[in-house]
Amino acid sequence: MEADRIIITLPDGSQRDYTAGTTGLEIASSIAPSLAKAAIAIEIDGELRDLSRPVDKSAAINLITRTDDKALEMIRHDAAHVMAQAVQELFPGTQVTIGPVIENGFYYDFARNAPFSTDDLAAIEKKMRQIIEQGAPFERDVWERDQAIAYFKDKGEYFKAELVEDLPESETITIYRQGDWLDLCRGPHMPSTKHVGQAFKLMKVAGAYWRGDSSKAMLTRIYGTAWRNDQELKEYLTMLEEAEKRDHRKLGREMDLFHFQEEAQGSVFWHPNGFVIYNELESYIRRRLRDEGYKEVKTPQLIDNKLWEKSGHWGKFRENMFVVPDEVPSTDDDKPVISGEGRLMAIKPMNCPAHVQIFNQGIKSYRDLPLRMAEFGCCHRNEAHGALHGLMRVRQMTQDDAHIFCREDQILDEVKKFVALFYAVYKDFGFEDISIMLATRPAQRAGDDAVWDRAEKAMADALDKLELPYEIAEGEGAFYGPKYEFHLRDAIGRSWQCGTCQLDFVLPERLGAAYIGEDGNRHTPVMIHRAVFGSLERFAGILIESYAGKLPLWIAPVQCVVATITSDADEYAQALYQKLFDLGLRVEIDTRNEKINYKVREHSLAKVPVMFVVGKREAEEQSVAIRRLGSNGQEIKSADEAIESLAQSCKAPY
RNA sequence: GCUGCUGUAGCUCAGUGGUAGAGCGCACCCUUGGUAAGGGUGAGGCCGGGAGUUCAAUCCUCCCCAGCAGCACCA
Repeated sequence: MEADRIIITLPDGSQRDYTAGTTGLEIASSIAPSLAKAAIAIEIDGELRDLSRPVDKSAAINLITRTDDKALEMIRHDAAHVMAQAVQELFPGTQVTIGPVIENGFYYDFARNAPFSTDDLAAIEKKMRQIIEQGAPFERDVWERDQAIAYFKDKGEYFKAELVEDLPESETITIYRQGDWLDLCRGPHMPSTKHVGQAFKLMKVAGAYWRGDSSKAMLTRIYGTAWRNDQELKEYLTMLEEAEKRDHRKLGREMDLFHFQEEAQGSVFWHPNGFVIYNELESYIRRRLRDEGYKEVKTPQLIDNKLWEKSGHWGKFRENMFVVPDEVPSTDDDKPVISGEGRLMAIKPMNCPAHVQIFNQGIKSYRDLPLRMAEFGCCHRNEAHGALHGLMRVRQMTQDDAHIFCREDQILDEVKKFVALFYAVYKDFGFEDISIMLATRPAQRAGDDAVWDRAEKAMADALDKLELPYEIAEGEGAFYGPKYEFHLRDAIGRSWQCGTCQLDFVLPERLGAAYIGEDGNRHTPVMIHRAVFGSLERFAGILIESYAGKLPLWIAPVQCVVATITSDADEYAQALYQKLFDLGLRVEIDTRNEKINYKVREHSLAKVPVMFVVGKREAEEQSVAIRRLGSNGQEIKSADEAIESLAQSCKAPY
């Protein structure tokens, strides 16, 4: 074969030969003119490239068209470039920084003296539509590093210059032009701005730190969403609207579950309805833990900071701790309330040091291990104001916390047991879509590398043995050990860490925990910090959103409402109510002077799962018309049967 | 904590430089109605807090506080 010929393998396995240097577009045209028109990029041996770039060696290729999933990313990426151009044309002097593709869209961070307002979005969007309409081709250039730096500095684009400076020496510096505008970019891009299409929308503006570092400049970020066609865009926007409706903060108000108020920001006022959910969660997990060999304890809320100094929290976690002086406040108006001379106590932000105190009472033998200590510990953390978010991020929270004290050779077994428990629990709540991160050693850490090697391996092995997929979060582990993070998504697509499992080689040592080994010597146990729900508050929030308020019977705040059609049935309804109540069900009675339509509507909106509707007929026949939330029909049963089957279906899954 | 936006009745929201309005909810009356809104009447507001401008501020300005979105941080 001649040296300048190349063999191109198509996805269907067929092969064609071309002159080396033929562009992707030319290959597409040679296959079919329609393909040349539809293609937006080419994949060469799995690597996405511009259609205009020459192919210089034999390869397997795949021509990407708009219907391809990869097209979506390119549309968004190109949209980000178009947005940056639009912004710079409308607001001269604005510096561009970075603009990546994200889930459902893209953003671009700008540096500008005056921030953008939501009103600017309309103008920017309009400009974008013009740029797209003009359809300038995306053109790729390779620049010399110094040339690029000089160019950007000269243009006053200092952030871009910094980006170029920080690129590794080996990196080819590429520039993409669209008409008169250009940006530093790795590519690839679609053939022209026109390919972005018009199915996009700018969503919001927000601040974001340069390079994600809170000590660096605050930039203005503009978020946008972009799709292949209007239909997809519309579906996405509708999805967002639906998601908003199940926001737990909104449902919490509507269903009278809880509230927050200024005087206790970030701390929940649980109403009777909401506290049912909380209590059901707690007693459910308590039953689980009991059967898994955990022993429950209760430890102090207020502990002298000397202990926190010893545990290391004072050093590492102080900015998140509430401190309380152990001092009688002054009643003298002329003096400050607190002199500051009393010793300092801290409200516990975590339970672990207290659990070690219990472990340390008496002498422990290796025979006592593993020792599993659980506590529904109420912890306070002084979270940054901006971090607070309904039940998901609070300042006072209760964890289903436990610490397992064990030997290093017991880690694998304990971790496996925990993960199995974790999955059993989540299954009971209908959560299947859980993402697991294995967070590995951070740059700043305690313990030597050999210990970390073993710990990380044990944690990876446990997941492998259970055949669970996970991602590695490099360097995200705690300073004292690696950890699993179990994430669930909320209604709006935000991901929240719920369960966790962390190995700790440091705290037991710092607090002097020890056991007598088989060899008669003292050894330091390993500690595993673990929580299934994470915090009861957050888990309740996730549950509410996941079920859109329509909680399973066993957790529903009100399981059944007995509603009358006419006052003739009041007495009968009262008797039904009493029977259900005596069975321990959460039942309410509605004998109000309202029409049944009204009652049905009201209790349906309140998301009561079951209604027992009774009128004159039911009273005479000793029957019940059962109406279930979400179904339009009704089911007639004898009173005894209805009560029995309701009681059955209200049972917790464990 | 940072950037931006918001704060009017229990809830959702109008509104104006001359101290306020709707719908829902709530209370009372009429209505006893068969599975998602029967009718009438009425009570509810220090217009987030403080200062300033003004004859006059819920509205304009500034400062606080809180909420929301994002960032950073995290269960």
